[in-house]
Amino acid sequence: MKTEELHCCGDIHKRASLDKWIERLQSTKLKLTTPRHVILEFLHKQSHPATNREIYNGISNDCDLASVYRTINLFIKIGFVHQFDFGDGIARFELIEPGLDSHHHHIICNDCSKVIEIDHCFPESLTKTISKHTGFSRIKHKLEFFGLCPNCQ
Amino acid sequence: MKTEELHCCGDIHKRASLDKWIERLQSTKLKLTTPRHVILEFLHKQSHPATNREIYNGISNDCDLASVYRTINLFIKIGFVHQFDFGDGIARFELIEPGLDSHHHHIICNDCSKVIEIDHCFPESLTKTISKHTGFSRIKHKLEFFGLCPNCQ
DNA sequence: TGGCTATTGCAATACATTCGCAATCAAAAG
DNA sequence: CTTTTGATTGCGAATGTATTGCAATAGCCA
Repeated sequence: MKTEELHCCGDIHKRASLDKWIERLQSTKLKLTTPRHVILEFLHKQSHPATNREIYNGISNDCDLASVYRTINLFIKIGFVHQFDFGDGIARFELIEPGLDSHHHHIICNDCSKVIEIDHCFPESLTKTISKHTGFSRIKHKLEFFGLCPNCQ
Repeated sequence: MKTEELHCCGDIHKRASLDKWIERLQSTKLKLTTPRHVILEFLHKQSHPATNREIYNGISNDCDLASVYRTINLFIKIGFVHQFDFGDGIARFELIEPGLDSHHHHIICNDCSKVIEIDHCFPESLTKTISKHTGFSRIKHKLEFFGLCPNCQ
């Protein structure tokens, strides 16, 4: 694929940051293929988690749906992408910058499905309490909020 | 169906409590059918959320799988059952006593899938903060923990 | 007991996700 | 630059969960 095709937007910051993901991918033994390139590009443009189908629809001429699934699973394995679950049985994915400050959740409108990012989370002490009570280690959590957005009330 | 068939366990307390669910169902306009009876009975015996398939396997001679799905969806609508999501794409269900004290979450072992109930939750103030920040109302949340259980560490 | 209507069983369907396999392509070697 | 090679893809088929249409059935009430 010609590199110029991927640089159609004028946003220098996004450009630079996308290139970082490309470099990050190339620093592994993995090949930089067209599907991987366009999926990284697509995810990088999103402000909310996207489904495999949405990713596919956004890039359909460049990649098969099965390859979207495979690529996303790969990205999860190498830590590029986080999976979120909005309770409708369809997995959603978001590019996650490595580092602590990327931890976040969402609130989803029960009526119109509007999504807002939530930076708040509960105190770390809760996880420690649960670890003490249950003996579990390496505790992670999945947390999403649901409600009625201002427009739907 | 003969009522005696449903009373095969010697646990008087569970009996009494199951009867409460039966009464609760009969107090609606809904019919007390064999599928609804055996599904209530099955759920009542469980200590963890069960999948539709598990429910079906536990009662297979008394009810079709499609009716398990329909009955569970009905029980959710009338508030008898809560749905939980353990991140594997299979919905799980638990009988929930009406009232505030039933609110709880789970921690699931990433290795052996062992489940433990968690009574702790984050402070109500977090929900209020999010409501203020986002303008959302009637906020609920889904929260589950994941980690390694003592046996799998 | 008989009849009305909700509910069920069964089979077909929808939809998300995965898999097998031959064809293709990125990256490294010559 | 061409060749080589193994990872990766596209395509179609297969899974597995969940839903639905419809004729048959079975609660519940008169």
